[in-house]
Amino acid sequence: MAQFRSALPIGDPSSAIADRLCAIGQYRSLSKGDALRAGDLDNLLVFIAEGYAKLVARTGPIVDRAASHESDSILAFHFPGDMISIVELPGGSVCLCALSDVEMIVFDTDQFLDTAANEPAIIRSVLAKSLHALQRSRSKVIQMGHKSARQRVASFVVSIAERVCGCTRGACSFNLPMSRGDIADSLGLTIETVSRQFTDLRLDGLLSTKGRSGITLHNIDALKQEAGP
Amino acid sequence: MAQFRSALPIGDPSSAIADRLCAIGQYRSLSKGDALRAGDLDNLLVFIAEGYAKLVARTGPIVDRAASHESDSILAFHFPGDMISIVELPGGSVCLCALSDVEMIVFDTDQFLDTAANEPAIIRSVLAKSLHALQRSRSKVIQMGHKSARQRVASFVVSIAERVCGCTRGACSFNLPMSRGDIADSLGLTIETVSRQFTDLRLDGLLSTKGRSGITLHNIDALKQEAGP
DNA sequence: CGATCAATTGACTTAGCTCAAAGCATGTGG
DNA sequence: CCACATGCTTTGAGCTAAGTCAATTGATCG
Repeated sequence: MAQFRSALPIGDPSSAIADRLCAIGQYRSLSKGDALRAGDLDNLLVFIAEGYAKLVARTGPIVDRAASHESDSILAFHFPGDMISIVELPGGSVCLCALSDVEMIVFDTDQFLDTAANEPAIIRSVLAKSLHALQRSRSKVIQMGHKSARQRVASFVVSIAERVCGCTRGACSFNLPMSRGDIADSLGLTIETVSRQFTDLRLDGLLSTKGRSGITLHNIDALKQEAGP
Repeated sequence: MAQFRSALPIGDPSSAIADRLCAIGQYRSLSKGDALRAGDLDNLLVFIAEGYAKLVARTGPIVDRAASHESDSILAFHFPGDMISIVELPGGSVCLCALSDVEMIVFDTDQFLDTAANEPAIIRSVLAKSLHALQRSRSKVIQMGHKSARQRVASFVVSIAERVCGCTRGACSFNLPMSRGDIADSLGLTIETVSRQFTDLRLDGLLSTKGRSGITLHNIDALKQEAGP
């Protein structure tokens, strides 16, 4: 557990509060394809130490395994260092599915906050992360409301480039950690439409793909143009 | 100012911390149609005391007045008691537009949190409200991603009924505080499509409308069925 | 009461979905 | 190390829900 403390929003990893939090946090690892469901606790706070995961809203019946169900929506993709709040949504459960092997620390939200109650810096960091999540979720709302398929895909690859390899301009190569189906769910499109948009962007010289997951963005600024306002 | 303290997440309105917060909070009122923009401060915390407002993401050029611009998306509607976090989004400013005359208290987020730093209850309440906003924003993402126009409109009227008059079942009448255009923007549809869905729901006996804003839901449970999972 | 702007309705267009088939990665077993 | 099987991914053809454009109706306010 100790080696994962860096994933927590704690200034000094050897402080007393760090010990107390580690005592109530549950270390979990998921193999690629496995899912973490809220289960008994309906309100979890998860810190990702290693790996990639998708936050999924299951609107249909709950299935054990992580396999993509057609009626799912992907609410967000998550990366190391991210904090994720998992709460039930009206009319559907939420779960975190591993896209790769994932290491994480899981808290019951209330228990975490009780323990950290007198540590303003920690609570505030959690608040900042939650406002940041809200901001990203709002961007998604705008995207889903007013953007075309091409704009969504362009904006998606730009945002993933930033999050997986820190690139915000010029060219860059990386591996997409998720399938076309995951991308489609997350953008509110179908697999076929996503695939067609990749093809079009490739024909327009904005990116290349290599195999299922390899991707090279040739000009991030041009892709941002395509992504629209 | 004192009479609006009840809008703040403060247990005891006459406590010292309440005084300190009131000292840094700015009381504002907006007339119907006016807008509050972040302006110099890029990170505001707003507590609505009275009235209805819409949180708008301006993706196009910034216009002074609140008049609906075609390229706007409405991120959320807000009601008395709501806390709203206004932060800039990548590629577009966010503002709060009054749907009716509105009374509110505005804080710079950092200043608020600094002042409340040693008041766990307050910070925690702010965190809870922000997680709740995240939850609503996620519901919206699901809605925009996978729901038909009819499902969106049905789900919209149900949620407004709950928020403006607390009704969650049976029948209920109220006035919609926003125009068809606002509803359309908020659901990622066009005015015409929203209007057609109201017509269809009326023909199906699920609701009636009276004038521009009057609405009666005849059977909230049936509307929830229409709204889908 | 009439002017004005919101809401509705209609006709037509289109982006993206659906269904269906073919092409490729990727991993497994010989 | 190569062949094959599996399941992603791409491509194609047609359809449909929702958008666009345009005209009409209706509400609201001076």
